[in-house]
Order: sequence, then structure tokens, then C-alpha cells
Amino acid sequence: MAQHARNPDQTRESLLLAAFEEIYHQGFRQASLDNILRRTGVTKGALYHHFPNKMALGYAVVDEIIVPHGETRWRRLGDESLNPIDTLIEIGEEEPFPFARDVKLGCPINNLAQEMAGIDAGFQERLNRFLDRWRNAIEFALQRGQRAGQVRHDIDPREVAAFMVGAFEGAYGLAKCAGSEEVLETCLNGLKSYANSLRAMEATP
Amino acid sequence: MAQHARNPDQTRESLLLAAFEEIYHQGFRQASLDNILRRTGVTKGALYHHFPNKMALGYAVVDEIIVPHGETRWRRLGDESLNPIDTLIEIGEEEPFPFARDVKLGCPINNLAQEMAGIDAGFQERLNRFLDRWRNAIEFALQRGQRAGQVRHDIDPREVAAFMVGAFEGAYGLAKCAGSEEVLETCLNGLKSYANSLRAMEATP
DNA sequence: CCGTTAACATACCGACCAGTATGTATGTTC
DNA sequence: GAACATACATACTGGTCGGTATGTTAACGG
Repeated sequence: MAQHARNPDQTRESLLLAAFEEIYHQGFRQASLDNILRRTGVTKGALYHHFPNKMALGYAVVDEIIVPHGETRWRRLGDESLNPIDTLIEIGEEEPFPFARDVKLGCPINNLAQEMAGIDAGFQERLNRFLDRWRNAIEFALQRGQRAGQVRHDIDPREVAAFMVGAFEGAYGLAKCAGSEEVLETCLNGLKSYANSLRAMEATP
Repeated sequence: MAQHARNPDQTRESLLLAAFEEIYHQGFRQASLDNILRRTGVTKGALYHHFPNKMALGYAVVDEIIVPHGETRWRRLGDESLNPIDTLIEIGEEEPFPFARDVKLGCPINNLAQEMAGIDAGFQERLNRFLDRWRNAIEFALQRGQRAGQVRHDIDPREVAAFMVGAFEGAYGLAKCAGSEEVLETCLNGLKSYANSLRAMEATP
């Protein structure tokens, strides 16, 4: 039989992308390897040459696709030249993922976290680590803002950070269930108002 | 063979409860009918006597167990003798479900909503209807609070309601992924602070 | 040119799963 | 007490799934 083009990196990459799609639409446990193979034209032998099992493929999707892309969103929070509240609001207004074309699919990270937490420790640890780093990034940015006089001093940065991440993921979750861009807009507007309420009062000179 | 006790109502009820447990732990699609039958001692013939298929069993769990119990939480928001912000804070401090003994299992409604939205219209419609009613209950309570001078007039009740429901479910989602009561506490404290910030300023006489 | 290995391809397996076919015991009605 | 419906029980089916066993082909080092 005609062998396909032999390019291991490319094969691996297309498997990761197809697996991401399948997992994003179906969840990890409902994701079918046969579907992924059908999507790519890769055969089962090739798949199991690159990954020892389904779990490892799932972990690779998280480690190499979902998490790196998610992190680019809040990386900017570390920029000390910016007002952290402005940055938070900008982040909220951006398109979340290039993946997430459709609000009906929700947030890939939240989807997986809700599905796999309590089921598989490997997934849970990866996703929780991501969410924890996200919370920390916000927390540190708010602390910096407090020192710079941009953020109110009567708020607890750790508490606000956890609340904001929760509210953000919750907004995408609600919108997914509602299947509605409008619900997402409404929730995110609420989040934006909240973020603005964290600003330190301008000292009117 | 020795027939079991013939009590159709009881059989149906125990199926619903076992199905709820299985779905709560595994999600609907991963829930195994054989597991449910094993949990109850009910046989497959009995199950399919009471429900035409797995989907109908799942819908019944939502309609007869999950939604009714969820609604008891915010039913109180309609009480006009109470300050709606006090009520919201109290609701946030209550134990969420008698089901939800364990923060690691998350919120049954959110779990199902995230799993089944976009997969099955019957589930999605039921869960979205619930969440929509919840948002409306908060919205109306806030409007009433505004008229009564208990809630600030510079907020949009609809926006705040969506934001709060999202933040609430998001808090349970984060805590589930973190597997941590502490994360839940932190998020809910943030939500509580937010709720307090909605109070109308006391007119100092 | 030969041996070895990486990179696949094909065929198959046992487990599980939703659903069904068929049988049977029990209570109710006339 | 016969007819009938309800409330089950048992055994089985077709399909899907993750995973494996066993090839085969191409590239490459010596």
C-alpha cells in the first residue's frame, strides 16, 4: 500500500490539532481515537507510534496547545508599565481563543477542568496549575497596582484574583449553556464594571 | 426466581437517586446504566419499564431532582420583606446542595450544563431555563431593592444578575478543579464583598 | 549493499454499553 | 377463576472503544 508522507513532526502536530478539536467538541472521555484518525487520515499504528495511549495524547494537547495559548492572554499582566486594571479590562475584551470561534463551545480549559477534575489526576493537576498561575498573575498585578496607588487598598488581591478568574470562567460557562453571545457580553460587562470599581480614587488635587 | 418487592414508585425513585449519583460523579454520557442497576439491585427490564431510554432517565434526574432542589436556594429572593442583598449573601453562605457534600464534585447543574450544552438540546434547554430563571430572580430582586432604596441606582440589575450567577458557578468550578474548600471560600468571599458593594449609600441624616 | 531503526499500516481483540426480545410473576377486574 | 395489564427478570445483540500484534516501507549509517 502507498505509505503516506513520512514526516513525524507533521504527523504529530496534525494529531494534536485534530485531538484538540475532538476533545474541545466532545470532551476527553467521549473523544474517539477513531474519529481523530478519520479527521487526519493518520492510522492507528502511527498514532500509537507517537503516543503510548489516549491519556498521553490528551496530556500533550493540554501541555502543548491549550495551556501555552491560554497563558499568552495574561502574560501581559506582568508588564509593570501598565495600569493592571486597564490590562485586566483589555484582556476581558479580547477574543478569548482563536480556537473559540463559537461561544457555544465554551472555554477549552474550563471544559476539560470540569470534566476531568476528580476523574484523572494528571489532567486535574495540569489544569489547576494553569488556573493557579493565572490567579497568581492577577494577584501580583493588583498588589503592584496598590503600591502604585492605582488600586484600592481596602481589597484583598488574593480574594479578588480568585473571584475574577471564577467569574471569567463562569461567564463563558453560562454563555455556553445559553448558547448566546449576548449572555457572554452581559456577564463580561458586569466583570468590567467590577474591575473598574477596584480603581483607587483619584486624589483630586 | 424470587421477584423483588413490587413497588413501582419506590423502584423509580431509587433509580432516579442512583442515576443522579452516577451522573454527578461520571457525567451523563459516561454514566453507565449497568452501574446504576448494580447500585440499586434493579434489573434492566425494570429500568426500561420505567424509562424508554437513557436520555429520558437523565431528563427525569434533571427535572425531578436537580432543578427542584436548586430552585429552593433562590426561591427566597422573591420575599419582598427582605433586603435582597442580605438575601443574596445568605444564599452564598449556605451549603449549596445536600448532595454536594464534597467540593471536589462541583455543582451538579454546572457539571451537566457544561457537559451537555451543544451536545443535547433537551439537557441544554432544561439547564439553561433553570439558569435563566435564576438570573431573572436576582434581577427582579435587585430592581425591587433599587425601588426600596437598598440597592445603588448606578448598576444595571440585569448585568449584575448575570455576572453574579456566572461568578457563583465559576467559583464552584474553580474549587472543583483545585479540589479545595479554601479556593471556594476565597471566591465566595470575593462575591460577598462584591454583593456588599451594591448597597445604596446610607443617607447619613 | 546491507543491517537497523524510525515511521508508519492493517487486522484484530476483549470489554463495555445502550437497547431489545422474551419470559414470568403479581395484582386487578369482571 | 379467567383475562389482562403491570412490574418486573434474564439473556442476548450489534456497535463502539481503547489497545495490541504483526506486518511493511523508507531513510540512513557503515
